[in-house]
Amino acid sequence: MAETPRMRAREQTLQDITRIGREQLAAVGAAGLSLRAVARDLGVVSSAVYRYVASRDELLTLLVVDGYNELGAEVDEAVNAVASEDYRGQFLALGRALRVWALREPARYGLLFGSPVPGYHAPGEETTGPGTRVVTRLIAIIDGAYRSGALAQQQDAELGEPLTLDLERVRIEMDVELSLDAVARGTLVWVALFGSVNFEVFGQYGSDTFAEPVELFERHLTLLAEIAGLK
Amino acid sequence: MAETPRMRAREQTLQDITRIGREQLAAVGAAGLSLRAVARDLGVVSSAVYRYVASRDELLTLLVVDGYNELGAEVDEAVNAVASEDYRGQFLALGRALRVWALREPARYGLLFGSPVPGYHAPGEETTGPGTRVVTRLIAIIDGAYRSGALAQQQDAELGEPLTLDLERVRIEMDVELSLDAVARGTLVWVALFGSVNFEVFGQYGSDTFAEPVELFERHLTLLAEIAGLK
DNA sequence: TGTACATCAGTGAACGCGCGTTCACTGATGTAC
DNA sequence: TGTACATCAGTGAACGCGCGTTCACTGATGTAC
Repeated sequence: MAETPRMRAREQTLQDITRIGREQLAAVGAAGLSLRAVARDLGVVSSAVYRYVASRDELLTLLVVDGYNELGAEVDEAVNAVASEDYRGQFLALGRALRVWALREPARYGLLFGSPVPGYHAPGEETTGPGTRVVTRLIAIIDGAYRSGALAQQQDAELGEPLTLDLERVRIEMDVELSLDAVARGTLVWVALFGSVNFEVFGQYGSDTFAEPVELFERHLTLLAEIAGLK
Repeated sequence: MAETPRMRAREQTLQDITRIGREQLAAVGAAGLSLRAVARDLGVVSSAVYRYVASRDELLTLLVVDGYNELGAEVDEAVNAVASEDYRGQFLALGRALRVWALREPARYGLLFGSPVPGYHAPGEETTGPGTRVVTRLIAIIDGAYRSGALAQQQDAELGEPLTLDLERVRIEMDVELSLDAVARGTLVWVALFGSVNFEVFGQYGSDTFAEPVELFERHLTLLAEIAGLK
């Protein structure tokens, strides 16, 4: 595993490409992302980029994985900073970290959670892992509360058979002890969290409706914690 | 107001352009939408389209307004079909109509509620009206329930001053009697509804997690009705 | 330590393609008298 | 009802632009003996 200059240079260039890709994303959006523009910013002829990525799609995949991982890391860090018995606090930290990242990186957030990029299909093998970090962590928080007896009692709804089967599978995959209805509630909290962030990041509240959107978001978070049963 | 053949032809062509624009949207996405492609499908030379729309941006605006209106009309129709005292039923109808439209028209849904189209800025004057039809209707349903005493009592949270001001403005603009906290809850229900639809339309649940996503959506709807206080 | 060969980053030209928009024009339709 | 003029839809060529990808190449870096 010799660490030759050439290898270091290659690593550096790959990082530069990702960085420039992120900038491009912010400037022209995912659909407008172009290898030639990346090459220009890199100060290199367009065909040279093909030494590093095999195609435009592969560059997109690189950026998708990069985005999921950065978001996942920031969310993890924020949650880890909260006392381990304070499940509600962990949930609030998760939500706030998500929002902060999304507002700081709207283009990357849009790449991950906005409308699909036409003509691009993310390769499942590479993206599903990083792509599920946030939801996995969210469910883990709720499950942690449940295991330690800190989850509010909820009257479980009767679920139809198809949904029961689906949720059963989720429960096994995520290795949680929660009731099926608590998992269903968890998914609502999850999509609602992203819905709230979506509206703010994509500017769908209207330009002058909420002067202080963070206040509204905090109220949403509080309500969502209640729905999840976190106290 | 003579109804000349020329005028009728013009009207027809404008409709054709909108229809072809919708098809383009579905095929290549908003960012890939091109006037030349529309001209090709219309069987006309590219410059001819400029007799009908002044620019690509104007075509996008046309499609945005068209989308909001079709969605708004379908939602209205679905809600109107429910008994006027059945507020919870009206809410469910609204949610289901939104989901059905979104799944049938994913590209148009993405144009309206997905990541912004790079380089395109919707002109406020034309789009805000149609763009608020769904949320206006949603809040009106909750307000209707409140006025007729059918809204579940909720303990209002204490809201900070900035949020109070924002919500006060919303309450006046929408001409409702609801408490400020009920309006805040309404916004959560609203963003959560779109969040749930987003995940399904944009395929973010993962390809094989939910075999019957409609069941999950129904559970979400039920929970959201509770949050709104509809019974 | 020195040499011969293999590997690899980057070049430059080319391929075929599509885009938005402008402009002078032709010929058909509409209107005023 | 007929004629002269104005309006308008659509043509075809052109502008300048950017894109993804391939390919034969040069020259520097790395490696095996």
